[in-house]
Amino acid sequence: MTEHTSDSADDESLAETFWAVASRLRRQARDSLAPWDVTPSQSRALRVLTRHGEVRPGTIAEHLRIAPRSATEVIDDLQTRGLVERRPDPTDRRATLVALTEEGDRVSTAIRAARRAEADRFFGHLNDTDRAELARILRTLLD
Amino acid sequence: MTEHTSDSADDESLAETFWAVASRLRRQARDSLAPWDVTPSQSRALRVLTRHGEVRPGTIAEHLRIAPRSATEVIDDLQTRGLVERRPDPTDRRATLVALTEEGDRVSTAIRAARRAEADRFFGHLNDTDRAELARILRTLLD
DNA sequence: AATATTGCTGAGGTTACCTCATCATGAGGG
DNA sequence: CCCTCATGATGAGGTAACCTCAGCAATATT
Repeated sequence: MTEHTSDSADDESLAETFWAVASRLRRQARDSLAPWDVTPSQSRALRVLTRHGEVRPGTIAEHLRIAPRSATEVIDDLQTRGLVERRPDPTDRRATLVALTEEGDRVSTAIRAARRAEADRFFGHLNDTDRAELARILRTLLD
Repeated sequence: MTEHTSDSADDESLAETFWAVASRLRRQARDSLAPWDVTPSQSRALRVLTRHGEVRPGTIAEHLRIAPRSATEVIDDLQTRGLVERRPDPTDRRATLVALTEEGDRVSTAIRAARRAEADRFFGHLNDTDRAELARILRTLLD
């Protein structure tokens, strides 16, 4: 039963190759997150907090592109892990502000560094020219 | 690690740009699947069947990289939609063979055509040289 | 034979989302 | 002012797409 275990990538070529690369990148990303026992969503939320400082759940939802109710859940999880804390918004008593704890800040920074290292390693297999070309071509696709 | 407060993609640049492209491609793929009311997993299963003819659930599981039990579910769904049928494997009475129905074959082909058209449109924004370059660079990343 | 392995599926769990309803608060109009 | 409507967060409950584990046949191994 040793047929190929994956779909070969030479058929609808470009799209398939692209997805093959994506799947590797995703796997690497997941592995690089493992030491902190944090899901991708949680990591993205941490990142929003590092970037924007304390924000409301709704804002996090926007950045993660999920429903506000779902952001509540992500924040709950981060809070039980002690990485964020909720405090009342002094300017609006309906609202809550979510902020990184000291530990959360530490973890967020560490994750960011790990992700960067992982990306560097991954794309480091390319020479400088190819890396620049890839960046340019991908950006072209975003118009 | 310059502290920009923007959401632009010039920060962990390459990886982020890559994911931005991936997310567009995924969205397009999802949309192009919509007319048939078929999930991505189902579509991949249909594709395995078109490629390999009738196969066992276990084989489909391998190709989709999911647990055998989960393949059972995908097949169940396709079967209730009348796109595949199960029949006993004449060479092993434990086993089941999954085969496309006529309708399933029709749908599978149509989906494949739509996906190809969508990919052509997506990558068609590139000129021939860039498309070839992209393919080459991506393939380089797969070693 | 006896034992282990394989192929499928029932039962039930998990994760990461979702919608809808609720409740408090805030904002604007008469 | 007060009334109505909008907004922020969350409880309750649902769903899709996975998972593991157990169990039953049937096959393969010794």
